Amino acid sequence: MSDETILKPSFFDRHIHDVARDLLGRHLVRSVDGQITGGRIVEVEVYEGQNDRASHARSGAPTKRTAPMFAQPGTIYVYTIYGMYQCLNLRAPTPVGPGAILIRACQPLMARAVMARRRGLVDDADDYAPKMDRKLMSGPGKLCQALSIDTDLSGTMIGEQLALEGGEPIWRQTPERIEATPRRGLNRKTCGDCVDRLWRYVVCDSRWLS
DNA sequence: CGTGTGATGTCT
DNA sequence: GACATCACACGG
Repeated sequence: MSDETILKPSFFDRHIHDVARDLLGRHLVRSVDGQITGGRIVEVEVYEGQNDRASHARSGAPTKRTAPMFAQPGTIYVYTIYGMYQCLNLRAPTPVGPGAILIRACQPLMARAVMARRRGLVDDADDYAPKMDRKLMSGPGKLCQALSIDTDLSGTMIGEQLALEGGEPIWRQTPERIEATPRRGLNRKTCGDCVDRLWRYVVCDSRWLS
């Protein structure tokens, strides 16, 4: 039985900035051994290719790590940052070819106690308390920890172990709440004028941002 | 509340 | 050496 609300890879087969905005409000759902966790996407960033000095694909050629940024739309790209955290990206096409959308923050929705335990906020899921919610998915590294997303997912296709399933996109509810801002964590010395591009999209009044 | 620092895989 | 990060320590 296929669920019509699960987005297919073809969802990603259009201009990357349209995809990025369309992701806001949708539900990111992770399934591990029957355990479902997930949340509502509230913050994303676009990374392109040769035209974007902040992008892992800036050289224009794939490496073993970055190959998913050059692959079929809907491919998952997970990389390790600072040696200890993972970041989740979803492949979408750009005018220069390679590109991906970094998922930066979600509103926790499903199995929050399980996510709190994965985040190391509690030893036992029974000790979960709602006040922990803001610490579960308010950043790209935190979100991957909460969802048990590791680099072994990189290169696989969206849809089974990790899916976009349900949730109402913000553009269909209150499009004025979509705000474009500069991307976070970049510096002008290495990225140049790229730091000024408004390629971070957020649900502007969300309390779940990074 | 803010600022500073240490942890450390992958690519240049 | 830089980095698309995070948690913790410390000072106000």
